Amino acid sequence: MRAAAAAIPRLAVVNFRLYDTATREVRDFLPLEEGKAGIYVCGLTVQSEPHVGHVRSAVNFDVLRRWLTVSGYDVEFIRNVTDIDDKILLKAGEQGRHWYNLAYAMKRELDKAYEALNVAPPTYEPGATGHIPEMLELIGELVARGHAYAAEDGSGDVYFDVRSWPAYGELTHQRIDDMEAAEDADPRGKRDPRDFALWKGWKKESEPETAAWPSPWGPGRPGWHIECSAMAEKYLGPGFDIHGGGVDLRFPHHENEQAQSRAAGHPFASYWMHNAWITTAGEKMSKSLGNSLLIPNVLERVRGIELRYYMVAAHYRSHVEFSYEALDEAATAFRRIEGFLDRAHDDVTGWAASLPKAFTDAMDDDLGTPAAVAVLHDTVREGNRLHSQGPSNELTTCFGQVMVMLDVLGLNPEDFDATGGDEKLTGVVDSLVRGLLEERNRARADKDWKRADAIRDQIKAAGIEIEDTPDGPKWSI
RNA sequence: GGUGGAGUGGCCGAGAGGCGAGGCAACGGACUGCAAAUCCGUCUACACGGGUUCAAAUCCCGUCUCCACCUCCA
Repeated sequence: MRAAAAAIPRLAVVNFRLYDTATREVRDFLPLEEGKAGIYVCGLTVQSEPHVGHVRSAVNFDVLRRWLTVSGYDVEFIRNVTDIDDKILLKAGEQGRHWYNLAYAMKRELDKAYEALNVAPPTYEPGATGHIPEMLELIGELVARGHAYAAEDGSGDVYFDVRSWPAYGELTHQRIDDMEAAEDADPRGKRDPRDFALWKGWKKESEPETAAWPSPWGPGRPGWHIECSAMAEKYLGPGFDIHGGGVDLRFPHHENEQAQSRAAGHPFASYWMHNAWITTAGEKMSKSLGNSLLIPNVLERVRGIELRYYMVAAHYRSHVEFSYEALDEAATAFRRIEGFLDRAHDDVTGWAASLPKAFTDAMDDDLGTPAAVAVLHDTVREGNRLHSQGPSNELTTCFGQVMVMLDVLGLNPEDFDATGGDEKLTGVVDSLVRGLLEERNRARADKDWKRADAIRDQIKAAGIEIEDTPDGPKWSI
């Protein structure tokens, strides 16, 4: 048991700045409504098991949410799930299962990964299939305004007319005429090859009936982009503060979302945040699926909290080249922090929640987690130094700061501890180890170093570390 | 072709004109029976070539290399 956690403080002064992909600069965060922040993040298309790359986005925006909350905002955090799309239908077909069964099963895998990484559930997690009416309404609005049209080939598709929206390309600073039109693009009744689907007509011969919904343009299913526009606006309103996702989504996904929503007369997102990739062997991870980087596999090597530390220690806009060596190193670094908490908590009671200024400055500067982590380590070092001098108010302050910093980063060990049945087990192990340690102490008292070291090696071989302290030996797994 | 991003010490990874983030590893010291842990200290940097400046990893010009996106990959 650690010292009881005090409530995380809410900072009075708000000074948050973030890099806005749309304007390409770090800007002051000015919410539409004072004291409130509406965030929409593109979640995953649940078509396969999540890998390390997938969860980086979730971890990043979880940190954003925590920081804004600590900074005093009421955060409305929406992260969607795309539970129908081409790939889901394709993979389900290959596996001979219903598309909704595949999507649901993968959604549960994703939830497990989020939980293992202490990614808090969003305020709400809308799924695409539950919001068809909202999407149809938005599509209807676009058709009425002359920004969308039903395909002339009778396919039942409805497309967004990019030529009708002069601002198209503004998010990613591209001109339509410079864009490379896909060479093998099937025109499918498009007016311009860059027009994208808002609604996809049902292909009876290849798609199950369960994957089609009625619409004014015939049965079909929504396009990817319209989902997010419709769901973001349903839960956050026509204008909201921050829209996030991975860099790859900037184009076409986010460009299209913004075009749709603004063409429909809605202001949409004020800020755009995009996290960089985690690659492996220089390749993006989506191509490496099937290798060992699926979350459950990685968690055989390190704990969830260590994996989260690994991600948080790099800036979210920096590309990370994943390696097990670096991951192990991160795990070692994190254990240093835990070591401080473990050895200090007995000497600390009733700590107050506070944060070092250098930490808040770092976080306010576009979520500068690397610098924030450096402050965390500095505080741990100072805490260790103080601890060796016995209990003190300064030690208590350090302990509290470390706890709150960890909380902000989602790295509070208490959030990860799987307790319950384990406590029993811990008790059993404790009595066994304690017996061995007493035997070792007797050997040490007799200066029988050989025997004492043999016992220590034996315990270590079982995966338990011994730390000799002035108060006697302590053990940890 | 278009739009962006990046090359930092043995390794990971920040910073963005002067005061050497932090971690891992290594080495020296303290502590220890010896270790481990912890603390103190030390070492190795800014892709290349020019330029601006009192001062450049940071600004400018050029070169090389790598990466991402360009219609449903976080």
